[in-house]
Amino acid sequence: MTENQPKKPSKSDRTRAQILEAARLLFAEHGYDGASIRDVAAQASIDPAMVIRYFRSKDELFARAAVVDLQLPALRVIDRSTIGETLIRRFLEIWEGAASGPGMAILLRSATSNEFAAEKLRDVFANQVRPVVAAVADPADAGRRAGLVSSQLLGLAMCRYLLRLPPVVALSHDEIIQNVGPTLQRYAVGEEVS
Amino acid sequence: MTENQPKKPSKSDRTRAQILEAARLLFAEHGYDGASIRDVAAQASIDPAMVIRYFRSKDELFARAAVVDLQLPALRVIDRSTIGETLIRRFLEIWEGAASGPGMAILLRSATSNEFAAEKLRDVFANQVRPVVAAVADPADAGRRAGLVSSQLLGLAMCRYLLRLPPVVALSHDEIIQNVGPTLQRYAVGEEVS
DNA sequence: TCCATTTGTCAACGATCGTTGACTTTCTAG
DNA sequence: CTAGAAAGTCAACGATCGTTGACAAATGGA
Repeated sequence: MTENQPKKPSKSDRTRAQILEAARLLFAEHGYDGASIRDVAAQASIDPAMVIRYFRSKDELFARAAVVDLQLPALRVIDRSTIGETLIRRFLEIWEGAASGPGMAILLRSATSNEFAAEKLRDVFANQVRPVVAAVADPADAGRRAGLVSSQLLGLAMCRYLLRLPPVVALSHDEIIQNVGPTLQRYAVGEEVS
Repeated sequence: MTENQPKKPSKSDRTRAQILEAARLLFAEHGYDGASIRDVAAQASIDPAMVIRYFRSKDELFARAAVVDLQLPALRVIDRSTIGETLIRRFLEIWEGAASGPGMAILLRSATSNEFAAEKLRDVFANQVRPVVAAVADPADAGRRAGLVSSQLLGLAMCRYLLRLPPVVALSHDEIIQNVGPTLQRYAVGEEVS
């Protein structure tokens, strides 16, 4: 009873999906504080009360909207020389590809002033970024290396997609790959670090 | 008449300074939306109405609080090999030195959800970062090079001071200089870029 | 000392927010 | 067809916010 119903394209499910899509769009664009429940409702052409009915609160709606699955490729020591390029290519796919949603934008947009979003972003780092780097690095250095990689990638995302610094927006994919790739390569598997 | 009075340590000026200091602290910590005028007033042990009296509105208070002067050293082509190290050392001074205020934290904390802060940050880039890089780079590449430098530095600031990713917080100054310095060096004056 | 300017206090305004409950409409199972 | 559940509408609540204006206290120059 009350099992996970596997198939059920009921009426309410579509409304629920509409609300979630509207929320993801507005949270990604304006952040947690900047997107009100009334805004989300308007974007979904629905009554504000419905948003609360389907998701219990704004916090819960945000938590549902801020789901991130980076699907980073498993790095192999074998392909040691192409690790940086692999990472930056996946980064561009996440941020500009049609398949990936605005999950990272949602988190990054709110992480500076919303502790829940910040914690969620630290979780993404610990559970999705760090393990991937750890697969090709000395376990003792994995945290620092993954941290350095993240600093470059989050900074690029900030400048290009959120802050929209004109020269960074103007960079072509090839320019990004050729310039940032080697940085990630060195951070992930190069010397130095400590 | 109504000239810029050069000396006047009047009573009100101290109150004004107290409010501004409280505002800078809270804006840096919680961002524009997260820091209310009532919070600022409480932090300054003053009535909320006074905040509006001394600064005309919250927007104007934020504008006064978000003043940034990076005081970046003039780079010289002569010292070509130490440019990256010079930049990252100045970065650490700005973010952790006692002299520099929390100006950058104020801007970065709010730039993701406040268009004024974002614009102000783009101004800092255009007027303070880009010219410094332009002094040692091909003018045609200066924007892109400065953009890449900024992506790394803003990302590091995000991870270390705002998001507080544990492995990035744990990095020592020397580790940061040794790892990030070469990245900035290559972005500022290395090959590639385009 | 007296008066005018400055400085500070207090209460309230209108707006917006998240959230709730009562109500009506629509859909569907028996 | 009909009763009951599901889905949607509407108005309002309490809270917080930026901001304002009326008023009291303090200050300082004549």
